Amino acid sequence: MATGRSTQNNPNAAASNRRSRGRGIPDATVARLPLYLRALTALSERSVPTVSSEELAAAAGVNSAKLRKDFSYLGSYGTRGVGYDVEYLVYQISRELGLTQDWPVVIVGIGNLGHALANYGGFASRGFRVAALLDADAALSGQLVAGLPVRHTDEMEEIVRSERVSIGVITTPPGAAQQVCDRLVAAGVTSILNFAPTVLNVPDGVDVRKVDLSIELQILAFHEQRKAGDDLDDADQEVPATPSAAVVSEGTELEEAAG
Amino acid sequence: MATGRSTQNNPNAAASNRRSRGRGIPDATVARLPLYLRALTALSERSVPTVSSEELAAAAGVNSAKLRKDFSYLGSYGTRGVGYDVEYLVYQISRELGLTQDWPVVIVGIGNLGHALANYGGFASRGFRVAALLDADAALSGQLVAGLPVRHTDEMEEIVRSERVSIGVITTPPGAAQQVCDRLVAAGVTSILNFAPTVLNVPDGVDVRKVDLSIELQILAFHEQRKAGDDLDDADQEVPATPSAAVVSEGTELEEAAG
DNA sequence: CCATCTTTGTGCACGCGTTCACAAAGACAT
DNA sequence: ATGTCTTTGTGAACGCGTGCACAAAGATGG
Ligand SMILES: NC(=O)c1ccc[n+]([C@@H]2O[C@H](COP(=O)([O-])OP(=O)(O)OC[C@H]3O[C@@H](n4cnc5c(N)ncnc54)[C@H](O)[C@@H]3O)[C@@H](O)[C@H]2O)c1
Ligand SMILES: NC(=O)c1ccc[n+]([C@@H]2O[C@H](COP(=O)([O-])OP(=O)(O)OC[C@H]3O[C@@H](n4cnc5c(N)ncnc54)[C@H](O)[C@@H]3O)[C@@H](O)[C@H]2O)c1
Repeated sequence: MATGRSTQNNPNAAASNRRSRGRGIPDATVARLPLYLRALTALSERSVPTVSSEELAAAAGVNSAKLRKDFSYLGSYGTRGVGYDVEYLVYQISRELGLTQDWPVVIVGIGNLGHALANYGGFASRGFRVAALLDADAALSGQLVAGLPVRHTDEMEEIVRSERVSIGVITTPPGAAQQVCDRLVAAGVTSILNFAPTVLNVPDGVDVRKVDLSIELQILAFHEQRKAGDDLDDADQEVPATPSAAVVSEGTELEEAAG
Repeated sequence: MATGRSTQNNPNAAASNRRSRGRGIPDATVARLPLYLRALTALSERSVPTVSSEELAAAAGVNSAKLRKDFSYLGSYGTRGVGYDVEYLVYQISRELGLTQDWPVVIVGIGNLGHALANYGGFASRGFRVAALLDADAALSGQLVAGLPVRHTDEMEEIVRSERVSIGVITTPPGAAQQVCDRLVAAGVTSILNFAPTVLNVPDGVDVRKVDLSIELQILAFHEQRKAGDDLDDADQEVPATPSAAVVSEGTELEEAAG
């Protein structure tokens, strides 16, 4: 059964292959490294030479024991009684995350969101470089966005290959996301950041992470509702038992091109 | 360790009150409910009356046992031998997530990203309504964005109170995020969606979720690098002259030849 | 060199989340 | 009613992540 394409399982995880688990750094740790790196970079810019796990943990918003354990996976780069060398840690984490090299990225779907991402400075700051902006709308072709010309998706395969792009960002409407994803993967992309509210199916070996604004808001709404309910300290949480309720119209913009 | 302000601890979690009163739905389940809801809505629009856990799980990209267990927390709404009633589930999940009511939202910082979010249709679709767009730049005041006038942050407190806004979205530069957050919270906002790469400190009872593009990319880069490393080396691993000792711990070396 | 003080690195226990596997429940046919 | 077939709901095992608590390591001072 589950032999062809793997659907994204984990919370937001990539194709966490069980096999290549050499000195495997736990996923949870990997997800926090960028957080540490950001805090360390700020310290570095203030020329702070060393930092204790307690201080750094506070800056990153995590538990200090967790931070120390995280760092222990990278090897032991601290000095007892002193703390961690800021510059050295910045280097080690950058290296571990692969930020010491250049990562060409393509953004597909230059609408509202694609525009914003293209203009986002935080991209280039770390090793990420926007190799191309792609859109299926021919009317956009050639138009400059953040100094880069929008190119037609016809050129996708050529660009991915020639620029050695391994990371693709999808900001198309949901109905086009799977198709765009398939083309990116076929062209050689092996990591995808998906902003469309779509479950992407990809072959093994391809990592997908998704950013879903709508889900985040709904989770907040849940907690918000719970807080409100706790305040009132209700007693009636009974189910109305009205199956046919109209409920939220939702208006999903699905164009669902079927499988 | 004072009990003053709580820094965001969990992966991306809100103030997860441990006292799971009444029916405590696990955080992991809550995070998946929107996923199910989306798949169910699509089915609903195609007038599909019932769906099995297997089908729905496939559509949502999760394990079917997990889905069944998730639903079991909501109560048992399935029929054995048949599956789940789509309309009924849509209603139950919407209700559980609090989407049957209206959630006014303010967006603070109407730059590139704020613009995109304001124009995002997916907002209004589910119970979320943009109550106001706020920016500190007076030059933007009055300007129409997505049909709404941008208003100055001076009006924040008044708007939050009069519109009963409980959810705030922060899309300001990182340097302003904490300050904006403080003002939102003081005005009465108890849930914050933060797009700025900043660790926000909030009082207990306030939920913060963050969306961090940069972190997502760095996580992808990590896996990308690992993939590249795995491809390159057949025999020896990549570890380049790490001075510290070998971190031998477990013995389960599952190295697949499979090359 | 010894004493003291700071901070790391980690063993350990605990709780959450995931997944398997299966009995029970119900639909449906005869 | 009875049997068969499908699918749910969940008990139980397991693995991962977290955080406490502490011994070891090293700095610093006398
Ligand atoms: N705007 C937001 O704030 C926001 C927030 C969360 C999620 N999203 C999601 O992000 C995606 C983009 O949102 P948006 O507001 O930018 O939409 P948009 O309509 O403004 O832009 C979509 C762009 O994709 C292009 N496109 C369509 N089909 C394509 C294809 N097959 N190949 C390449 N390009 C194609 C369109 O020409 C358009 O330029 C949507 O899936 C949306 O649900 C957007
Ligand atoms: N653009 C992206 O794609 C992107 C991606 C990831 C993260 N981010 C983050 O999102 C945030 C916004 O990004 P952007 O590209 O839209 O930036 P931007 O500079 O285009 O917009 C920022 C807006 O915030 C306003 N602002 C500044 N200080 C304010 C204050 N104190 N109160 C209210 N408004 C204030 C500014 O006037 C401006 O309009 C940044 O923190 C950025 O790091 C952006």
